[in-house]
Amino acid sequence: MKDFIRVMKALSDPGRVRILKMLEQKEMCVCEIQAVLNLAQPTISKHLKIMEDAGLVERHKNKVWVNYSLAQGGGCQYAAAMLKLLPQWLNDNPAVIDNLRLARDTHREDIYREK
Amino acid sequence: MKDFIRVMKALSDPGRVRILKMLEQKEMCVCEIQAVLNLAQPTISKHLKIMEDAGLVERHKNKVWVNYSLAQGGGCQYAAAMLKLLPQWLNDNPAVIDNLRLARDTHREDIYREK
DNA sequence: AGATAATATTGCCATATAGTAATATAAAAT
DNA sequence: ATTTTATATTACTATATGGCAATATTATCT
Repeated sequence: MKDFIRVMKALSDPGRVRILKMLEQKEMCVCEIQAVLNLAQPTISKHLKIMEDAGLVERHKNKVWVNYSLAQGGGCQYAAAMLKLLPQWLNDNPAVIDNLRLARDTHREDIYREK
Repeated sequence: MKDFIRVMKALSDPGRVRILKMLEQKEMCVCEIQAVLNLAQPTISKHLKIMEDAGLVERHKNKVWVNYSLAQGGGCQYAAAMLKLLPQWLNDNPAVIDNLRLARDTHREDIYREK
């Protein structure tokens, strides 16, 4: 039950769902996700941790970056089932469409951070 | 997106999920659910309202009682999809098993309420 | 009409959650 | 070694959520 609840809670926030929809398209690092969603960096990290704990996403370190992608191995049956359904859902949502387009044009090398 | 989030939130509470698992077995009125889950009556009513708003359950008044059952018509695609998955899940969960057995033996006529 | 019974609503409290700024950590680059 | 860059963690605040007692509503039965 705990695993199930953890997955449902992870999917209960629009920001997290939008991250998942972007990861359907390509794997992304934290700073790329941040550039698209326009939230503070700790907020993104926290969201990603919640989804990793739920078995929805995977981390892969590469040099300075941490790449996140949709979880592959069936670590959690509930997460796996939801990841199978999500690609059919929310594809006509304006915010999602907008994020996907923006994500396509966002590359880590081009992200300029002031301060 | 709002509809999707509403369904995920509705499924993010163990009490509500246990109600859904019981409704897989048979439709139940509020007082029967309350007798099984051992929560205050307003708590049950609130949970049911959240699930009704999400399109997971349906209300049918019958005399004094309000019978709740799993939603039939495809009011919400997300709710419908989850209701299709849930019967395969959590069937070996001790609390769920216990609730199901108790629900089978609980009948509205036999419920005794003090005060 | 008045009493009773099932359910819904309201008001309140304790905890959980999402967000941020500030700081810590880790890995390159100089 | 020091600086820089990306990410994680901590500490905090505001809002959301789950629980209950008390009350309102609705329908049935005398």
